[in-house]
Amino acid sequence: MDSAAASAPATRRYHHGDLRSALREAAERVLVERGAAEVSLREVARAVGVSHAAPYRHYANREALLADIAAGGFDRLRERFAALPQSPEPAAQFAAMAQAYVEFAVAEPAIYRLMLGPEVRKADHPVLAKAGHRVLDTLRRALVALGVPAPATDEAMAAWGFAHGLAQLLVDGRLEADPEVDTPLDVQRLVGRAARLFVAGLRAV
Amino acid sequence: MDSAAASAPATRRYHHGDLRSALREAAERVLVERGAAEVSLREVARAVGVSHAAPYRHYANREALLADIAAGGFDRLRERFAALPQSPEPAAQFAAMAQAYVEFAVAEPAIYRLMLGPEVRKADHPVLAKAGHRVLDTLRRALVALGVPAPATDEAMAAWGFAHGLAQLLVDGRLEADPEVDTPLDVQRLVGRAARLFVAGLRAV
DNA sequence: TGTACATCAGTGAACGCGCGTTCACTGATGTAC
DNA sequence: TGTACATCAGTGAACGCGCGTTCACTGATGTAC
Repeated sequence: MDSAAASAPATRRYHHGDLRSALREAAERVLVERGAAEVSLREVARAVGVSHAAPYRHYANREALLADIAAGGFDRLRERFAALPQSPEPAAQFAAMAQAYVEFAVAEPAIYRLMLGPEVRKADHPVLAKAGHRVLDTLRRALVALGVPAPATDEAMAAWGFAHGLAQLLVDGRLEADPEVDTPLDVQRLVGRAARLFVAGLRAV
Repeated sequence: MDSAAASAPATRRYHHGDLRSALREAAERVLVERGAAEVSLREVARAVGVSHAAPYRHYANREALLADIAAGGFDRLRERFAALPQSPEPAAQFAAMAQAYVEFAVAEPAIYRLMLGPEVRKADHPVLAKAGHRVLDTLRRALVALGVPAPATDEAMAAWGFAHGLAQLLVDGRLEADPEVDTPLDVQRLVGRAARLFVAGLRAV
């Protein structure tokens, strides 16, 4: 149960209590169901039961709301990384990270698209730019653990590219149902193989 | 010079002559300058000097116009592939394809995003679904040349993922100007290294 | 414990906008005879 | 060579819609004394 403020829309009070969160959650719901282009401040305000001008007390504009949601996505991605069991084997660790990354994208496609797509320009929202760099850093550290000499930037970019590419293709349904091969798409296997291939390549080059 | 019909907007005639192409080109201009979300049939019609209802003689709706543009993008990508010099060395051939792929994306970011993004749903436009499969096929063939046993589907997906990921990150400006490393981003080198890594990985696994 | 006051989260009207799509229509074109 | 006619690419009015953002405002809250 939430606090009475959040869970009792029947009790309409002049002050909402936590409008910012309520707006973000309602917007996220629209985002997930219908995509970022469909998120409008007016609809979100309506959903929360507040006048259409109220959101401007909490967000400078529409894009700021989207940026907030995207930042939340990056947080959840980092949580997934943090929750991974530490493997003594760096290659396994790397593969697990790749899996976690792609799983996140597949689990939250709309948010993933928002995080990395052009909808919210990272230049206007430093939080997002930082979040991106943090992803690169995490990868860089994992690669150093794999024996790649620091700073390993190109390799980290390649690693991100490979994970991001698979994630994006899956999220946008580009890899579903290849008609010429009858085996169904097994995401875990695909990412596992790709990660193994990547690590092997790192060591061979 | 074009035909008089196309190049002389001064001579207004009731029938445009090649309205479909004119619409597509005007739409592509908006797409490149301001993104897919900004493409509207009304504005495009205005730009071409035709009533806002006229486009409906040539496109069922807005999405059909976008799908047409995306299909053109896939055509140009295939042309780039076709124009590659045949290398006797399969690894070099693969690397050249990767370069061509990423170069295309960087050269035409807006069209690339449209081709592979969620804006135009491939389910509604079979041409696009086919185009995607063709990309996969091309990669599959290149991989078979590299000695990977057919059907090599997972590997082809991994290869596409890696190219698409780098392309997408570059296109969305996610890899620019990493502040912690002072070397500027060298796309050619990055893609070259990544391709080499991929091929080495293929052989090692 | 009570009062004055500052603060600020909400309201509702208004501005100004463009969009997609349909419809009955008319003007131009080309083809069959 | 000329005419009747079908075809179809355009027009312009209309429907119905929602949006982002600003503004002067009011109601609620909390704090200093």
